[in-house]
Amino acid sequence: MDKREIFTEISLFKRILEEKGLKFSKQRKLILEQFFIEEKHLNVEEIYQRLKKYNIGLATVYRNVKIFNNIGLLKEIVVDEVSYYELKIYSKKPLHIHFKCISCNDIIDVDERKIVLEYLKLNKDMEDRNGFEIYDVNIMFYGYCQKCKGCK
Amino acid sequence: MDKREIFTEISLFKRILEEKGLKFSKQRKLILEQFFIEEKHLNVEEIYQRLKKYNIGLATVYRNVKIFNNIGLLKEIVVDEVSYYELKIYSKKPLHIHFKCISCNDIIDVDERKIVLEYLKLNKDMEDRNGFEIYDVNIMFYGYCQKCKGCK
DNA sequence: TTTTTTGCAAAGACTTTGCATTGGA
DNA sequence: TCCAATGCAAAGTCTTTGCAAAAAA
Repeated sequence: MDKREIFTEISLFKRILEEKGLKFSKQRKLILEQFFIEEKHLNVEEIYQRLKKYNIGLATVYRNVKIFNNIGLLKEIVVDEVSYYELKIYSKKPLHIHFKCISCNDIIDVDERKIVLEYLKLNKDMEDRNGFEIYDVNIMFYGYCQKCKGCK
Repeated sequence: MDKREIFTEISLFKRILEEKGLKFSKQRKLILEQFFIEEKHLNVEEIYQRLKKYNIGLATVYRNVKIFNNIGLLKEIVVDEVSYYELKIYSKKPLHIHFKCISCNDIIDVDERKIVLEYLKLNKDMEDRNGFEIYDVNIMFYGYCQKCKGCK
């Protein structure tokens, strides 16, 4: 995503905040930008480490990721007891499958049509066999990513 | 599981603890028994609530579920940022699929051969398409269980 | 008796909240 | 200007740790 596109997205977020009566503060802009600088899942600590040089308070990060999650700008995923956040615009999928590398700790989104189809069958089986009514699912794979596979 | 069988299992746990040089204290016995009284997933708080009448300390529960997890008597699963434990003897399956009811909060083990087969296909796809090497997977379904489906 | 385990209380880690001050529209 | 948002510090949670006393073997 180039600088112009990021600018467009950030402007959109500004509008969304303003529609909710929320202000587009310097700190909120900085937090949201982090998700464009590196398109990955970030937790509060990671965001804070990147922004503390701007004198941002840790409580501000906690407060705002929670707000952004509530108004649907970010989506929270919990992995190993830690909350990570990702841009909601990247998570408009029928379900969420994540992969966490046990070497580099990166969390990767899995987004393959065929895998989603396999999953749908799994879901239907679950409902039929157990009498459940399923609303959401969370699939987490753990292992080595392509990058780390060679040098473990 | 009747009383005689529970007695046999508990005796086995006593032996396992003794082999590791650990003592079979009254508190450890009580904690392990809870998993037989109700064959479900328990978190530290739930165990403590059941046992505080025996004057057991919360720290003792924390310490021991951790020990039992390390020596393989219990298996830890993390759901919504809370650690639950279950007897390892009930978790000797090729993979772990859980279902959490959003009404009664019960966590149910899913253990259907056909679902496991679907999963294995999913796993292979993941490795082939993304170049991952998968070691573990965690699948959590959320929805209404059969019991709660009617009265939501 | 000897060593481990316990309960308690204190200390840590992480997150939220209260409040005076600052800042955005 | 006016109200929302911020940084800070204090207060909550939840979990771990230190230690003297108690309990296993």
